[in-house]
Amino acid sequence: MRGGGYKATPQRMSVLRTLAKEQHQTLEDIRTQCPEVGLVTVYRTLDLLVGLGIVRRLDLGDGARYELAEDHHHHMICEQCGEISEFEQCPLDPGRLPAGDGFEVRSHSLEVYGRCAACG
Amino acid sequence: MRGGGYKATPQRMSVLRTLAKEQHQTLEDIRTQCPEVGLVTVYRTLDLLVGLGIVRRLDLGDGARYELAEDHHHHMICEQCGEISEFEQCPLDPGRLPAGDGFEVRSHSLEVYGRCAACG
DNA sequence: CGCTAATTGAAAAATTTTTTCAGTTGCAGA
DNA sequence: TCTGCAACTGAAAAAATTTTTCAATTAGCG
Repeated sequence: MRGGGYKATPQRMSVLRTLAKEQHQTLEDIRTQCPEVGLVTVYRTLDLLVGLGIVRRLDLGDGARYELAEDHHHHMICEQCGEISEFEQCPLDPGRLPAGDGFEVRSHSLEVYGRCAACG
Repeated sequence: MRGGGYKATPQRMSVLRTLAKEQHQTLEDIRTQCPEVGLVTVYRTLDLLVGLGIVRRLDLGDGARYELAEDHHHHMICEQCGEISEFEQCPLDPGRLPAGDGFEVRSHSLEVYGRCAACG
């Protein structure tokens, strides 16, 4: 981060620390955990981090959420109750990823929609 | 749609027709193609369709977009220029989808991030 | 330690989305 | 086909969300 001429301010650290705690958080989630960081700064920090590829913004059907872009993104979303959970195992077959069209794959995000056990 | 006690109004038909034309459109895209439909009605229609599972809302990093939920969703997003393209072949291995936890998979959405040929 | 460009926060502006409500309309039943 | 009414629509207003502005502050290089 400092490499790009950006400063490691307490506010940015605080937002990053919050993002590291939990996945797919809303702006409000982050705000709640960073009460000492101004609203505008949270927006700007997220913009910056998204721009740097450190954070990814996603919409699972209920507004913007943010999470660290480091890991894979495998979400299960219940269409009934809206619950979002995660799973680790990557069901992707690398051999079947698009190729030959010059697109270089860096990472991916997978959302599986359906019904959770509770909503059966 | 009529089954659920909903009316097949011209406005709804217009929005659906627009969604059928192209994938991942923004609200403005839809508005432009449905000038005869009021802004509020577009919002309400999309909400309804999303609620019915006919349409899916997604955020590929630049705000909400909508598309028919019928098909699979395989997007390639260039992290450099933001271009969004699609590919047909599904790289998912059904055998590796999460199971045993009672979650019933209905559909899925996959976003692949990287660099497009032009941005190499 | 001092300098300077980067950063911050508060207020204001712009944008996006939702609510309200009175008038309109699709469509089920007569 | 006609009728009644719940569902629907649009315009305006309200609310929520995001961005811009700008003066004051600060991280970090030298």
